Amino acid sequence: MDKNRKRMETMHRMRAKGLELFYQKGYHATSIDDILKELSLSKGAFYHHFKSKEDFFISITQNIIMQKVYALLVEPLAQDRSPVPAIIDTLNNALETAEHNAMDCGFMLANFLTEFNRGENDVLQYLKDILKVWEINLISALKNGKSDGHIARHINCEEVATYIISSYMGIRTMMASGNAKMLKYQYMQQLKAYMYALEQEKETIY
Amino acid sequence: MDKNRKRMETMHRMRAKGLELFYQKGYHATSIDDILKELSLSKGAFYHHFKSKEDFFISITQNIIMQKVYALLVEPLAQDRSPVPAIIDTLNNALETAEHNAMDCGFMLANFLTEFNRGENDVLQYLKDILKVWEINLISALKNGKSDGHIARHINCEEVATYIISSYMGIRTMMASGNAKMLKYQYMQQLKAYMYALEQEKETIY
DNA sequence: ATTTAAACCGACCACTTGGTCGGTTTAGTT
DNA sequence: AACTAAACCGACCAAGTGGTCGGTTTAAAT
Repeated sequence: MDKNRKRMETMHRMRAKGLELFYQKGYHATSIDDILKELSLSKGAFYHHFKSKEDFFISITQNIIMQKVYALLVEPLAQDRSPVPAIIDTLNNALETAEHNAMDCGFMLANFLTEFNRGENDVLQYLKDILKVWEINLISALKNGKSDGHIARHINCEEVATYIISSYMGIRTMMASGNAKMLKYQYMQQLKAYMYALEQEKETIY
Repeated sequence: MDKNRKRMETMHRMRAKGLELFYQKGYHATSIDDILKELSLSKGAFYHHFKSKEDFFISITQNIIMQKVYALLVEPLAQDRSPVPAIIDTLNNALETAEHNAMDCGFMLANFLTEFNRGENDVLQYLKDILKVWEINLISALKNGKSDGHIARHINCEEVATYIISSYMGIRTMMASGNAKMLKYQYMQQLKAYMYALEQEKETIY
């Protein structure tokens, strides 16, 4: 059964390098050969494991991006305290990762979403699904915060989730063109202001 | 001098159709031939007027996108009233345009920015410059609002401008993948909440 | 009417793309 | 050792790509 391990290993190497290059140069601007050259593998190997470039990308989406979004943006939301600091910390940490690592998958989502929005394409749905997972978990965290009295009752959690996601995707697009540090600071300051305004005012609890 | 008018006319037709297709399918995914076919023009005509595809795109950027961003996102900011409703109305109107017309240049900016962020490219700077114009005018409107007492003194206008732009670019990315109407509504509701919080509280003016 | 220079045509080029396929290597099974 | 099926190779292909260039049409100027 060593064959199977080899298979998995090779596929994983392809996916990892593929994501790296797709992220750097874009899906359309990255050729299969670009990826294969860096791995010293052949076209034959590639098409033995994946049926097409699109299939390959979907595989990356579901095997890597999905997990990273979960680890970076979804799981950190599940905390016992108020969702307000939880969300702030999560996004702050995600942007920190983005600033250094440059492989922030929350942003890749926006990135690839932009690229696949044009033209009919199966890939789009997979990307949208991942985004949906994030949205649902954000809404859920906010609603829990409401029951726990951390968030004011009149707040519409769905709206807030949409607003948070949109601002995050936008700031990442902007950060990619430089000035990341300052943009991140400015963004976080205003995100905090926005988020604090969601909190239950202490004097109106009773 | 009819030759010159013909020249301008042809170049304009190419630019208009070029922007339309670049927007629909992306820069890399749109070939010169795609554009020429729809205009019933030849390669020779194209390279007679523009020296390269990149030059052509820059020409579009400066001749069309720049003007549209100005008309849709910059000029509506200059109003005598508080910048808070001015900005809200501007973005609301821009998203309205986006929903029906689908040729919202504020979003194109984010769209093309994403595409040209990867790899060194002269185009990027032109796009960033246009974004900068919007940012500067936003900041200026906010600062005027501060002097006029519409906006609280402790507000950092640069931060607010960054936050507004990021959220707008993000929501447009999301709207492009469907559900535009609901997303727009959710976004506008929360944008309003955020913007109202910037206003000078009436009871603390004196 | 002739000249002149532009606007425009379209065949052509070198190169890259995603994808194919017949063959070779490699590693478990018997 | 012989067999089998996988993993893998790399030459090849058709369909584009951006860009060139010698030539033709068009229209203003003389």
